[in-house]
Amino acid sequence: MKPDPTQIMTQTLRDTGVRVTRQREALLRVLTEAQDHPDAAELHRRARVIDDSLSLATVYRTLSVLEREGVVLRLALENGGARYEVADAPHHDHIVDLDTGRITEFRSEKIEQLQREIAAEMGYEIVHHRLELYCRKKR
Amino acid sequence: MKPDPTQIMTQTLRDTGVRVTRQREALLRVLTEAQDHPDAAELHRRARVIDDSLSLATVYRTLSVLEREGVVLRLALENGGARYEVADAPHHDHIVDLDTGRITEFRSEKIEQLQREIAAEMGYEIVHHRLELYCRKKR
DNA sequence: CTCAGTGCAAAGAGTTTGCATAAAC
DNA sequence: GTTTATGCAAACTCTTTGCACTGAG
Repeated sequence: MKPDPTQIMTQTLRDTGVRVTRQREALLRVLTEAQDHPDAAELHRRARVIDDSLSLATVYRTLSVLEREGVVLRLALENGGARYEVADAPHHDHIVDLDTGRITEFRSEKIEQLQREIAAEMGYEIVHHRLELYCRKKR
Repeated sequence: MKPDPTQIMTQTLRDTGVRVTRQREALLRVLTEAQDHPDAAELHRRARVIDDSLSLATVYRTLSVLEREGVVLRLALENGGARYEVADAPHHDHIVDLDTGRITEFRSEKIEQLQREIAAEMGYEIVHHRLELYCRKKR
């Protein structure tokens, strides 16, 4: 039986002096179980099933805490609001299917390397980056 | 004496049956003269100098027409609102200086190629993409 | 017990829209 | 003359915030 990722996260939070409330536990559970990339409203909807007192304001506040603590990542895709994912997998970029909205993850070490070279040439160090491919199924 | 890019654009618009108004001419002029990547409010401020009746609503409406016509590109960077640039240069990506906010453009044919390969492997065709490097000056 | 976290409602920022008027073609 | 574009103000979406109260440590 493998360790519950939510357990690990709550411990991480407690270690930094961040309080773990009912609401935060509910959100963490929903986030770790999400196979997609939900926005704040959707996370609110899902977490309400676990804790029906949870407010949207708290969802936003908690998400920004979790982002600061490095537990979640905020995606800012082209249209609409921010979407979130747990930061448990190694870094990856995203392919957005323009027809279905489905998001696929990918990772290219070669591209990462090229990016670093380009930045270095201009005297820069990359702090973070975003690469999104907006695609349509080939036919 | 080289042709005024604004002239070319207005012709492009007229050809598609889009009316070229005082307001749109003012905006096009401001856009072509901009060396940076202004947001809607900034474009409004600058274009007002040429045509002081121009409203912010018209700026937004015009920008979306220009985007649809392929005359401008909308950048959706991480923080804040959309920023715009004229679509006269070949495609390029952006480096954002986290300390100064300055945006530098770059282009890597190798990265473009790798992106296409990755998308193709998953049965996708890239419609468009975004690559942004958020950087700090090395020291 | 204390202070960080919460719900609520109100406020902000950025953007869009309905409607009567203006002006491009 | 038609029909599209404009200005204004109001509406809308997403997100943040002030405040009194609650609950985690």
